[in-house]
This record gives sequence, structure tokens and C-alpha cells, in this order.
Amino acid sequence: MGRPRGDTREKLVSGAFEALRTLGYAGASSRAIGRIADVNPALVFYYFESVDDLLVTALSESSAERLSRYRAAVEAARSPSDLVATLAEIYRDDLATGHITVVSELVAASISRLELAERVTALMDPWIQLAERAVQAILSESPIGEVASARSLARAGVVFYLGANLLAQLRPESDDVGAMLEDAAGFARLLDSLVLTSGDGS
Amino acid sequence: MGRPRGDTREKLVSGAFEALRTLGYAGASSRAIGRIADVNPALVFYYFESVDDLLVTALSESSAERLSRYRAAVEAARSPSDLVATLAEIYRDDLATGHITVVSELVAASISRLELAERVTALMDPWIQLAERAVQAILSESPIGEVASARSLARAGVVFYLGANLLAQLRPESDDVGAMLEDAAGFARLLDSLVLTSGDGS
Amino acid sequence: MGRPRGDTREKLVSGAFEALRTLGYAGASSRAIGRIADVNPALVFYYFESVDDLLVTALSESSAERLSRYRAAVEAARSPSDLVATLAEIYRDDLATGHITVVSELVAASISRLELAERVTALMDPWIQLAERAVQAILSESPIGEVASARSLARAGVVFYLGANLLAQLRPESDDVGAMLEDAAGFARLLDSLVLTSGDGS
Amino acid sequence: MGRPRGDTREKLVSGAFEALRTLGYAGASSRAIGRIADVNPALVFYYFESVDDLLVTALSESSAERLSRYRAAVEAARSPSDLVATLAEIYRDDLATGHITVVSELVAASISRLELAERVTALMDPWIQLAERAVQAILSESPIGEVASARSLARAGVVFYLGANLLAQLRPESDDVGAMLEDAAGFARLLDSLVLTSGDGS
DNA sequence: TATGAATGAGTTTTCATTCAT
DNA sequence: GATGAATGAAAACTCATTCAT
Repeated sequence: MGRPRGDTREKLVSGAFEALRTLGYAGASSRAIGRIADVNPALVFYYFESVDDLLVTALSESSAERLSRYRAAVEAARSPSDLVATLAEIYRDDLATGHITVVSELVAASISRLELAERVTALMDPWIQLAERAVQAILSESPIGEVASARSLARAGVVFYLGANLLAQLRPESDDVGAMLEDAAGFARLLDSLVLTSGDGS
Repeated sequence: MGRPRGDTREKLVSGAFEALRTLGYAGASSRAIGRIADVNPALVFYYFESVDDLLVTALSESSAERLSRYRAAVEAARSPSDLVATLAEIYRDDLATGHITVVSELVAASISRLELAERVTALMDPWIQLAERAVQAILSESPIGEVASARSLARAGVVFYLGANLLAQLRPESDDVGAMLEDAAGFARLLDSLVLTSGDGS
Repeated sequence: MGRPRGDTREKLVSGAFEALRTLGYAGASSRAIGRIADVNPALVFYYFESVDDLLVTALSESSAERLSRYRAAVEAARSPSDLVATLAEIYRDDLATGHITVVSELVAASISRLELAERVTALMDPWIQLAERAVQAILSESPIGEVASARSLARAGVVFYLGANLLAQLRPESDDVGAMLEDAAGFARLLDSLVLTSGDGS
Repeated sequence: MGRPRGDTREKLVSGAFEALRTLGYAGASSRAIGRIADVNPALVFYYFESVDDLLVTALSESSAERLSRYRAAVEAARSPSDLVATLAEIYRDDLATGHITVVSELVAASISRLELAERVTALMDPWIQLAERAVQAILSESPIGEVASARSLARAGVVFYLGANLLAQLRPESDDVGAMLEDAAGFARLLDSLVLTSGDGS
């Protein structure tokens, strides 16, 4: 049969995303992905090196898409409140698209799979850098900037995001993360005055 | 054949801990555990309901032991710096004993295993409560106490711990968490004066 | 502890009956029986040669009890209708007590277990003999008695009972056997006149 | 490794039949079937959903083959004697091919396996329908047709066949069923005149 | 009598991956 | 590009049975 369409690879990538989202890492076998993508499972190994390779690719593409979509908003942030608001927006979006599940599944699986860990953590880097620039822009001249480096605050933010994602998966019924984001918003408002005042005052 | 010693159960529990630590969740099969504990793998099912049950038991016992060991130190904390110092101590200890690996492995595995998730998250509760009391004692009367509740700060602490553990597993070579703890120490010193001053002033 | 009560054996026997009734042959393991009987599973092998031995004993005791309970009624039958009525009564009773399930489970299991088959089929013999006497008393002098021997009719009855039991298990929702018993009753009424007339007339 | 022959599925089906026949349901494991079919046991799950699925398929194919082979003879029956004669022929054939063993094994196993029961009893339906049509054609206008419906007589016939098969398995040495068929033949001859007379008279 | 521990063989099933076509 | 068949290893778990106490 062999239709000349080159869309098989793409079907596999979105099939893999769906499989991770609905079946979890453990359920995302080549067979399951093939079923969802309506494609012969053996093709996984034609287009990708392994199932894990395909899975990481799926996460990578989703991550890149999100990065390009949110870069502008993050960079435009002018106050802690702006930043937290954007974070909340990203979180809500991730929840809706299932990206949050896919990240957690793959992070979780990386724990005992060295190769996976390398590739998955690499995907965090651009986010850490983005966050670093944003924090720098806002806090550099505030009193907080003296205690903690932007790099370290950005890292803390990503670590927090990681833990929050995980918790949202583990306790989906109790909206822990939503509550935390609200608290963070309050805290950010407190910082706002601190940051803006001192930033302006100098 | 019916040796009188009742140490088999214990051998299994520590075997399970070791298996989680050195082989990860994926490698912690009944066979592997039996091999490590030098015990017939079928005994896993004699003493426990399932492999997961044994695994959770291993984590639970380790967690309880740590809880009793650190409860006093956490409750004795009188300043943010004290708290961060204790946190750092716990972290170093967890790293040395391997508890950190075991937690992460099981948290990660819980992501796609409902029953596991319930039991694993339940183990967090006493820690959240302990943290809550400690935060309350220190921050309640400070300006921070007005923006965020002790409960929510405690929850944030645990989320952070979760994310940090995970990251420590994923990137063992780069001591991200160590760096973060140092930053946190600096930040805590900043808070110390704030908290103590206002605490005194009332 | 070892209380001197000699009721353990009996507890095992009724536990085995219950296990067969509710869990089927496949589920009637020594462990399951021990759980139901509230007795240590190892005692199965103390009182009986094997699990199968216990299972057959349970059926045997139930069968003997039924035999003594229905012998009189069967022997008192004076017409085909009487016989069918008694048969229907036995069937209803067996359904209520679960004996029907236990028989079927064990007959089914005997199919691929030689030793079981011998003991289970042996339990049919007294019933065949009872049926034979009953048929003899009623049909011997009728025209039917000329075509088929009492022995063969009795055997046919038991075969029929066997098949009907099985079907009742396989299709519990459709009351096939109930319907068949009604048809049989109609047929018996037809025979009644035939038998009684000719029997009287001689 | 990917031999082009598509005969593996068939090898499995006949292997399953053989396994049921010679080892019984309890012995018909994927391993045993693989051994007999000279095929990797894992292929059972490649071609079929489960071992039971394969087993039912084996029975189903055998049943369909028999149905097509005997349909004509059954439909051509013009008298009770014809019918009993065909029945005896089927029985002898089933005994020779082992179909009788396979049916009994699977019926027996169905007793405690709901899914199996559904599929196995479904295989009886075409036989019941065939029997019904045959009985209808012969008995409808006879006096017997007034007492019992063709449907119910057909059902009784199948129940009887079921019980007889079982007994033939349980007591292979005593040819109970053979004897019963002889008796049935005598009885059928008695009916012949009855049926034909009344059929003519109309 | 009774117990709890232990054993070893057995079961179904799933999976990533390879390969000939 | 694509397919279907095949492999072998591994998993969790259950069981009847035995034995020291």
C-alpha cells in the first residue's frame, strides 16, 4: 500500500504525546502508540531509535511550542506580579493541554533511566535561561537582588514548577497548586512595591 | 523450611529499600529484592500483598524513622535560619542514606499508579504538619505571616523539597540543590532580622 | 493455643463447600478454604490427603444428606408425574442450597483429573440405583417397560440431571431448566394415563 | 524471524485442540500449546487475546466444521429413528476425533469463567436451532407435538448431549452413552409408527 | 493438634526490538 | 516506506505441599 505521505512521523509524535497523557509512561508502549496513531508499531523503530527516543521527541516538540508561545509574555514582565500571573497562565494552559502530565510522566520515568534523564533535563535549560533573564530584569536592582542571584532564583522557580507539577498529578482532586499560585500572587504584590519603589528610587 | 527466625520480613524490607536505591523502581522486582535479601522471592507475597506494598512499607519505615529523628530539631527552630539549617541537615542525611533516592523513585512511580499515589502522598502529611507548626511558631507574628498562611508556606516547602529531590536525582553531578540551600540560607538571614525585630516589637 | 475442640475437620468441610459454591473449583485453594473456615490452611493436609480429597468429601457429605432426605419421596412415587414432581423439588432445593453449583464445579474439574473423576462418579451410583428402583416400580408393567430397561431410563435421568445442572450454571439468567421441568411435567401427565391404565388393566 | 508462512495461526489452533484433547483444560497452557504446535508460546498472545480466546477459537472451528458436515443429514431426517441414527453417527464421530473431549473440557471450564461461558454457550445455539427445525419437521403434527414444543424438545436434546458427553469423559471405560443410544433407538422405533401413522392420517 | 514459614514450580501476559518481504 | 511475524526475556503472582516447632 505505502502511501507517499510523510505524515507518519508526525502521527507517531502526537500519538506518543497522547499515549503519555492518557496511559502514562508505563502504558506508552510501541504497540499502544501505534494503535493511537493508527500506524504500524514497527515504524516507531524506523523513525526513531527507541520508544524512549520517540517519547522525548514528543515532549521536546510540545516544550518548544510552549516556549515560543510564552517567551514574549515572560520577557514583557515588569513586576513580580506580572511574572506570577504569567506563571499561573502557563500552568492553566499546561493543565488543559495535558503537557503537565506528559512532563511529569517523563520526569518520573527519567529517575531510573539515565539516558532519558539527560535529554529530559536538557529540555529544562531554555526555561531556566528565560526565567533567569526575566528575574534579572525585575529584581536586579532591588534589595532581593543582593541576597540571591537571578540564576539561583530562576532555578528555584523551575524546581518549584517541577514539584508542583508532580503534586498536581499525585493529588489531582485537591487543587494544591491553584492554592499555591494564589498565595504566590499575594506575596508578589508585597514584593511589587518593594521592587518598584527601590527600583525607581535609585 | 520453617526456620524460627522472624527476621525474614525485615530482610525483605531492607532488601526492598536497597533495591529501590540501587536499581530504581523499575528494577525493584520481587526477584531482585529476593536476591538482595537472600530470600525466596515468593516470600514477598507471603509477607506483603504485592511488590508495591512492600516498597511502600520500606519507604514508610524509613520515613517514620527520620520523622522521629528530626521532629525535635524542627520544633526547636526559633528563626528562619534555624529552619533552613535543619532542612540542609535533613537533605545531607537523606542524600547519604539514600532515602532521597527512594522517595523520588516512589513518587515518580506513583504518577501512573493510583494506589501507590495514595499511600505515598499520605506519608507526606505528617511532614507537612510538622513544617506547618514550625513555620507558625516563627512567622506568625511577622509581616510575612500576614501575606501567607503557615499551612501554605509549609506546603510550599514540601513541594520545593519534592522538586529538589527529583532534580538531585536527575542531575546528580551538578549540585543544584546544594547551591539552592546556600542561597536559601542567605535569604533566611535576611528574614531573621525582619522576623525577630517585629516579633520583639510587639 | 490448640483448643481441644474436634470441630476443625467439620469447619474445613463446610468451608470447602462454601469455597466451591462461591469461588468455584479454581478458587477453592487451601488458602481460600482456610480463610472461609477460619482455620490454618496447613490443616487441610493434616485432616485430608489433598485439597481435592477435602473437596470430594464436602460433596460427598452433602450428597449423602440429600440422599437420606429424598429417598423416601422418590420411593413413594407411584406415577411419572410423582417422579417429575420430586425431581423438580430436588432441583429447586439444590439450587437454593448451592449443591447444584458444587456438583457442577466438581464434575467439571473431574474432566481432567482422573482421581477426582473416580470418586465423583462413584457418588452418582446410589442415585442411579434409587432412580432405577423408582422407575422399575412405576414402569415395569407398562408398554414403555418393554422398550427400555429401568436401569437405562434411570441412567438417562441422571445424565439429564447432569446436563441440566451444567446448563443452569452456564446460563443462569435464562431459566432453561425450569422450562424443561415444566415440559417434563406435561409429558409425565401424558404417560400417567398410559402407565396407570395398562398397569391396572393387567 | 518473520517466516513468510501464514500457517502459524493454524498451527496454534490445532495445537490448542490437541492440548485440550490430550491434556485437558487445566493442562492447556500457552506453554503446552506452544510445545505441541512447535511455536513460540508468546505467539499465542500475538494471534489471540488470551489463552481462553485461542481455546474457544479451536472449539469454534471444530464446531463449525461439524455443523456444516452434519447439517444436511439432520435436515434430511424424516422419522425419529432417522434422527437418533444421525445422533449416534455424530456421537461416534465426535468420539473418534476427540471433539467430544474438547467440548466437555471447555464446558466444564466455563463453569467458573464467565467470559468463557458466554462464548461457549453461544456455540450451542446453531445446534439448538438445527435440532429445533428437525424436530419440528418430524413431530409437529404428531400427538407428541401437542405436549411439548419443538424448541423445548430440541433444548432437551442438547442438554442430554451435554450430560452424555460429560459422562463419557468421566467414565470412559463403561460405554454408558453407547448403551443409551441403543435404548434411544428402540424408543425411536416405537415413536416412528406413532408419528408416521398420525402424520399420514391428516 | 495447630501454626507460620518456606519452597519451587507453575501460570498468563507484555514488551522492545528485529527482520524478511 | 511499510508490514506482519517472530523472539526471548521478564514481570507479578498463586499454589499445593512440607516441615520444624
